[in-house]
Amino acid sequence: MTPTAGLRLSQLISKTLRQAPADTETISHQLLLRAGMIFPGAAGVYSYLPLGWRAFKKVENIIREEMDRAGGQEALFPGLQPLELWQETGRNTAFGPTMFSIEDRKDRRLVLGPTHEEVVAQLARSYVRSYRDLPVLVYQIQNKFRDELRPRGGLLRGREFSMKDLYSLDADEAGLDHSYQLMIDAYRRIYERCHLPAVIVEADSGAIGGKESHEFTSLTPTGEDEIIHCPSCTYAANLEKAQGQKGEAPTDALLPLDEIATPSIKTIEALAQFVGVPTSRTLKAVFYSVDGKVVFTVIRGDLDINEVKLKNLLKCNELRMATEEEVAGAGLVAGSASPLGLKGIPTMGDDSIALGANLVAGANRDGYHVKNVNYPRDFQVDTIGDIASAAAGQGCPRCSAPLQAGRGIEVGHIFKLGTFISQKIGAAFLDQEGASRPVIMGSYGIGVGRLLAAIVELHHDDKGITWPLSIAPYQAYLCPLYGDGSQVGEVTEELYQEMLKVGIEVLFDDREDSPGVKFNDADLLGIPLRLVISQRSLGKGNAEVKWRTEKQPQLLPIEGLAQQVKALLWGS
RNA sequence: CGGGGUGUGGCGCAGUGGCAGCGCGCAUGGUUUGGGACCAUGAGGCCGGCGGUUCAAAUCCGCCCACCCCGACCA
Repeated sequence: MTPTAGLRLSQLISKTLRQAPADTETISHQLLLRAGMIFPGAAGVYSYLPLGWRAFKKVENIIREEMDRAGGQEALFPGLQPLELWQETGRNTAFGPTMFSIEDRKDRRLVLGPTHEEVVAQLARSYVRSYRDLPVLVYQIQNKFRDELRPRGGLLRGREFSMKDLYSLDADEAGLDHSYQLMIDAYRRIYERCHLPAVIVEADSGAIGGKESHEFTSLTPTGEDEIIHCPSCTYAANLEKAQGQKGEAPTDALLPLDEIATPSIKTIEALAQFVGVPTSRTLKAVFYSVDGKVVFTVIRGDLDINEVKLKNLLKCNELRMATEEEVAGAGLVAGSASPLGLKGIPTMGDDSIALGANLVAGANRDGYHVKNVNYPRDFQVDTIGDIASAAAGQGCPRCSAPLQAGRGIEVGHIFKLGTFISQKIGAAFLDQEGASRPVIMGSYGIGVGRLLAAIVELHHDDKGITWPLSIAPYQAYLCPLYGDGSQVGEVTEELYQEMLKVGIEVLFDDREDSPGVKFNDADLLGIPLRLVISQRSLGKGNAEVKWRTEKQPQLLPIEGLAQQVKALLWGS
């Protein structure tokens, strides 16, 4: 006998909301709230109510099955971790205030785990002795805590959220590459089973650290991530990481410097227009406060600084735009700042400053600019590299076709960590030659709730959620329309038991409400298959069966309906 | 943290100094039952909090808090 997987709607703790709470914006946030699937606790913190929890568990189980299939071993690591563990790798400073930190009764500092690389490295330190112990894939599905700067979009970014995090331990780079590929394949299957199209993009590794990293992104116009992708080859990257061809090599003969008056010109656009050149013939200066010091950056005028790239190049913890006071305090003139004759301030240049000749730059004197500035003839920078944001229209770094920009939701992120954590934690093993070597790690995360929200973002219509069958909290919505003195009640009760018996997950709308109320709730809740039992069709021995995403119902005989419905569901 | 917004019954909202209201929902009774029915009668609010101004504050002033949205961060 299959365990009962039915629920009488009249007994459900949550109620549907006719209107979405006014202060919500994101569609998945609104629908999950309206459907009574989640309930807000604090900013970025939610309860999962019974229907939402069932959908959550379906996603979770798909992830679990695919991790197991890939050879992952499920475990559960502590959410509470001693701060000392984080001090061993120094990542407490990289995470900074994002980590929730508490004190126990003995004033010992603990953090609420934002991720678990340290814990796993500790495990490796204890258990991994020999190359024979490798490779290992170990994972957990557990709530993470991150005091995000700004939680948003309901389940899309919370401060407490469930994440599947798998860690690979390998003996060498080839092993890591293999583990990495296993995970890519597993992730692809997960998204497929969730009916969530996702593309893999190159990404920055951020606070997690490491050398190589990819994100899985579900492309949707409402997404929070900007993606740069090439329409003609497979290149795709997160904006933080994306590269675009900057074009325009210097061909002109270098002309002598020429200072010109540029009264009240403050922006690059105004300057270019005033001088009569494209913005790509100008130099733009931007100032940052980097760990408390002012840093001068210079980039070609048509490009924008990418702060993530800059931060990576500088290897700093805190980076923000410098304030006016800081700029003035460093002796710079905002609006006419110049790399020319600059001294005493660290300078960073985008490599685009070498592309193009005879550029217009500031004179570091209010109201003046200088023409025919050329790098490196007229100025130098301390560091030069790619610190520009790629943009649509630039050439693809692989095939030169014009790049396109799009938006997406990050639904997974994988990292080749290498050895920087294992080295610091002291997780080492003996190789075949008997030499001690640090374990090579990878880490692979999927936010379960975010995945659920992303599914709603992609699967809804104006009436509500349209869950894929694999995710829906229940497979069928049993909807009797109680007329007076009819058989509908009895027949439906019987059918309900029958459906449970054959193993269908059924939500039984046993409420005495009017048809409109019930139909609208059925649509809002997004249950894939709806069964209407009413006097109308019952008279001819039929019931109406309708897919959520289809307009027209089909009539099926009430006799043996449970089996028929099962066939429909299993066959789809 | 910077910028913007909102806090009045479960949800959506009105209420510019003088009795705290409306719609939906909820309860009871009745009539209804194929896309959010109708009538009647009810219940339900420390107007986010603290302080101030005033004879009188949801309303004016100050401080604080919470939540939402934009940015930096992230699964």
